[in-house]
Amino acid sequence: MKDYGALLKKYHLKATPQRIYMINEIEKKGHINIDDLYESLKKSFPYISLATVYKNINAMVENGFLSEVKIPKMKTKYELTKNEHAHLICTKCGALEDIFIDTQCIKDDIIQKSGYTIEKTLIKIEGICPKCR
Amino acid sequence: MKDYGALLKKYHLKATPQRIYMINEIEKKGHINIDDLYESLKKSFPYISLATVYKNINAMVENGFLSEVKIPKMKTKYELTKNEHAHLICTKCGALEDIFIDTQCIKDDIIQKSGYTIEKTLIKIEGICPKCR
DNA sequence: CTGACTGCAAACGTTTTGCACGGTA
DNA sequence: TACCGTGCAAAACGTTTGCAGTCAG
Repeated sequence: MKDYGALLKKYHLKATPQRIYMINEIEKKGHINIDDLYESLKKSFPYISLATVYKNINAMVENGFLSEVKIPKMKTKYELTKNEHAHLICTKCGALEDIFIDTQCIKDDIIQKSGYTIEKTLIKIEGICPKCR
Repeated sequence: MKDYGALLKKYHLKATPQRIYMINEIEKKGHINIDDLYESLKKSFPYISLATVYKNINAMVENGFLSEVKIPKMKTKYELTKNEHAHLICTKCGALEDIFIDTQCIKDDIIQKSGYTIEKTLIKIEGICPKCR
């Protein structure tokens, strides 16, 4: 568990207890949606407002502290921003996990075929996890 | 321009003029969002309801006739379901285009590292198109 | 002390629903 | 003729905004 208070300050965000809790919760769960985060926050902050959760999530996404993960047929989840990685989604149990893979092979293909300059690669894989099979 | 009336019937959907027009419009534009589709439909069906557009889109997505394309910071677009392909998005002009690439190289990597059975691969590439560069 | 953050309530845009009528098969 | 699809209006849903009070720096 890192010192997220200091980290927030570097991003010019005030280190409120609500924000520290949010970040710790996101780190703990890996990926979380707004509603689950809100429910979890209520345990420590019974009067917290859903608007506060949205405002903080948006503030942290805007400055790159958090990243959005949009998954087909699921509510948008959030994760701490980390090195580029793909997302594996189990269509049976709904599990979402990160997987770090080398994408150079498809990037080369895309550059050659399209002439685009690549900035970002977003990869989602739907399948069945080993437990569900 | 194919006979989409017959095709709809195969999917157990009635071939109404509104639906035929929708499909032709989606085929023509390649990708379109609900609002643009609604505006376009009004030219031929001045009294069409936005609810009808949603109902038809949902019906056609549910049985696989259409596919959703969710793009970061853009409204969800829809396309006719076709062979698996990646989406290229120009972050300057907002252009969205299909690109057919070989994804076997990353699939092998994922299977080996995760043990998942892969059902579907969703790839989005953000970058700058040749025109904008 | 000051601006940023919080909680609350209201507003907002998008999508869905219920219903009566009309059109397709 | 029997449903399915349409258009309309209202409801539901997720998210954002404005404001007054509070807290972190």
